[in-house]
Amino acid sequence: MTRRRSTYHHGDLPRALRAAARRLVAEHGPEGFTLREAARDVGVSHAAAYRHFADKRALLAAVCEDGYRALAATLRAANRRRPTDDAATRIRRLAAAFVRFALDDPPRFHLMFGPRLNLDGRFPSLDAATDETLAAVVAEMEHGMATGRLRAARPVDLAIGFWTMVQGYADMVLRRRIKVRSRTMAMAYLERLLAPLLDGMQAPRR
Amino acid sequence: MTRRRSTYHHGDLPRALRAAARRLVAEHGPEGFTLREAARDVGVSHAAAYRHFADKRALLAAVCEDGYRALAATLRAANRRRPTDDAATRIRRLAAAFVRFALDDPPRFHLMFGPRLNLDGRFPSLDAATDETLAAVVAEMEHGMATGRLRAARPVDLAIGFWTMVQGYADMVLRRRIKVRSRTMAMAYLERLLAPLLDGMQAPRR
DNA sequence: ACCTGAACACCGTTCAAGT
DNA sequence: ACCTGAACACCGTTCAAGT
Repeated sequence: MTRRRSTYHHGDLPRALRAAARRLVAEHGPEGFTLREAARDVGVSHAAAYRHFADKRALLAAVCEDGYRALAATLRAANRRRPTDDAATRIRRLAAAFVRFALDDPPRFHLMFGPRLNLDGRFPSLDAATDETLAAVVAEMEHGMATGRLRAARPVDLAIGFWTMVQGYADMVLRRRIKVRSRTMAMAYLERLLAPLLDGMQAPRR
Repeated sequence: MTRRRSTYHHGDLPRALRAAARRLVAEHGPEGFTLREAARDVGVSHAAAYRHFADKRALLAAVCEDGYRALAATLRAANRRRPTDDAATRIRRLAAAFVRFALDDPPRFHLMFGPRLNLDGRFPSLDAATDETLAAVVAEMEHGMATGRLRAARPVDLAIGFWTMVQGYADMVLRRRIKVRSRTMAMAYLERLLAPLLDGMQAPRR
């Protein structure tokens, strides 16, 4: 199980630890993740990790940051394949992309949206990645308001409202607080729950 | 710091451990909670706890269950003081009560809505308490539909949609993912985010 | 019946010492 | 400059032994 290295020097230990951490979080969840196991996986003493990461949290923050960048990219791509100006459709796709991202790697999702790793501002690039993700949602709302399909409101408020609902839904489904029997059903039920919010977000029909 | 007992027998150790656990979760959060510290607080060896709780999770489940019962009571009381039949008002109050509950004891809220303690169904009474809480929200939706103010939908779907949004909001605020400078602002912003959902939940005006 | 003490197999973190 | 080994202060859990 444990890979051993005969060479003294490691190729790129920080990168290797990051990759191991991502894998182990996916395997055991953020709670079950262990710095020592990551080091073992890479074939290095656990003390070695401290040369490259200040502590366990710093390593998790790196994994978390990668997650946010991936999510931002996913959200930006949600409406690229079949562009449309219909705000409701665009937002539905955004929501679907978000929930699919969560379902694809639940532990990573929980790492990203669970206890803040950065409450003390130690990892500025993590906050930057989070902001990038939110920005993708805000951009969508601005687009919807520009084409006149969304109600007059601050785009950031609509974005946060959407974000709140969709993050809440993903969380409830992953934790099986909302019971769905399959991924397909998870997506279908998302549509149903989202419907009232979407209606309320749209400009009154003239 | 550590209370010591000279008597061999303890009055009601299970109850004392539960109380200590609730206090310690509030102090250090669910992550920082330790079975050993709870035992120390009560003045008993840590092994003694295993006479009354199968493991650490069982003790946390007890605290969690108390939390759900308290939340259910809070939600049921939300519209008792100034009864009304206006569905939007009632639901806004429900949301406010929920978020206030979260703000009053963030660690307990995270214990309740974080990693499921009962994924394997070991604690049936915990699930019962959760159901009781959801039932309070469903009852509210049924009331709103009976008086004709809510759109035609399955009450449980409206309830879960509401629940999802409000739980998501509380979580984002507690984790400072949504930045508000005070409790008052947290409540005000809740109203703002809820507005589109509430609009969408209401029956079209005739 | 209920509790203690000691033990086991783990953690995260630190630090002198090695190459 | 980078890594190891050993140590420290903790965990959760188990179990023989005590009262």
